Amino acid sequence: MARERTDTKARILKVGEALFRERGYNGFSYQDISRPLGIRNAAVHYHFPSKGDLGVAIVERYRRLVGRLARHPATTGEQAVAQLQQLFRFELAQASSHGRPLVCPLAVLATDYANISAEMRDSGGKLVEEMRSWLSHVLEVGRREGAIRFPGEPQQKAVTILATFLGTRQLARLGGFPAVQQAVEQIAKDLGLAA
Amino acid sequence: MARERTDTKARILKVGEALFRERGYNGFSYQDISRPLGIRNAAVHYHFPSKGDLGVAIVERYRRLVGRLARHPATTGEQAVAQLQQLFRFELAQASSHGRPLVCPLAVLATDYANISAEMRDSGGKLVEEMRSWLSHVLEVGRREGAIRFPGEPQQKAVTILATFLGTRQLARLGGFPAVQQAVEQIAKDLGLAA
DNA sequence: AAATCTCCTTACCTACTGATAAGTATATCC
DNA sequence: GGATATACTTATCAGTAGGTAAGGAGATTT
Repeated sequence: MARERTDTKARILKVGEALFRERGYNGFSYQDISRPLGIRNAAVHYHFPSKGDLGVAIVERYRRLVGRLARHPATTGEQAVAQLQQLFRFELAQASSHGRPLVCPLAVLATDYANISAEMRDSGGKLVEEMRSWLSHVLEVGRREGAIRFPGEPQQKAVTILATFLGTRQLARLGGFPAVQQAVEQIAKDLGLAA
Repeated sequence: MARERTDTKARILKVGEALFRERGYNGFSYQDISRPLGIRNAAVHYHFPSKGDLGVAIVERYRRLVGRLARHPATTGEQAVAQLQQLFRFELAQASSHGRPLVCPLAVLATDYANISAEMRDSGGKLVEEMRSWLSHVLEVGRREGAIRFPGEPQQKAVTILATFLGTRQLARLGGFPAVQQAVEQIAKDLGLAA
């Protein structure tokens, strides 16, 4: 079982995800993956028979990453605030860890929605649902415990915040200003959190 | 000069914009435009020599559309609120006027940023800048006149709201809930506006 | 009426897309 | 040590991508 070079699949996924988020689902080809890895085109097909399979794997991978953020449900105001700040740090890291900020895979799925497989849509839908219910819970607990404040329903506020982050990483690409950082600060202020 | 069929260029643009926003820049081809219009592929190339030219025209067209929203600078609180509500209506209309909501061209530009021409990037950058300065001004006037309230700088709040709308139209595609409507309501509440 | 311009068509090109079949070297199992 | 599975390679494919050159029909100008 144990291989030396069986990290090929993992390396394909890594390069694939970068390309996916850098250029969109239709903006990269199997060649763009195989060439830098020094393997043949068909090797990629061996691990991911169709491009849709690769797409699903990329989204699922990101889903697991985000899932780690949302593992433990918050029960106190402190925990809620801590989780929010973890989300903020995550977004800031995502925006700055690479040269030009990579967009969220969800943004790619939404833009290319008309040409992706049902499985990819499904995977994206699940990711949205998980983030929404997690953030909604954090906001609800946080407000109940008096740690944050906002008007309206937690569900709606959660959707709004998620949308803000989704859009903010895109604005960051087009505009000449630190959109993510500005949005994080603004969201925190809107929630009554100190900077 | 006057032609009967010279609306061909306009029809190409119309179909092109729909495809652009439905499937992304790399998600449609010249064939997808020429076929439904009953013309040849090369006819599209006649009006838009390269795909980049078409892309720029699409973004510029949208830019003119949005520019009309932001024509008259607000000076009173009433005007500021009216312009905000105009923006809200615009977003709601954009989200519901078609079957599956079309994303903002800016979202497409951001996702496909790595494979678009410098001119398209430029056009997108200008659009962002125009919307940001307009919304920033509306927010500033509105708060100064006591019609709305929000913490922090108008610029940052403007960026956040723009990002929210950008992301919200994408969430609307992936999630099974009316994201745009929920976000509009939430933004209004956050600004202290009645529903 | 000849020349020109506009708006297209026919015909074609190269490059690349995602994808498959068949072969091969290496390791693992029995 | 023969069989089998894994992880690839080479070779090939039909389809489509964006793009171009040349030509033609019809209106406009001179």
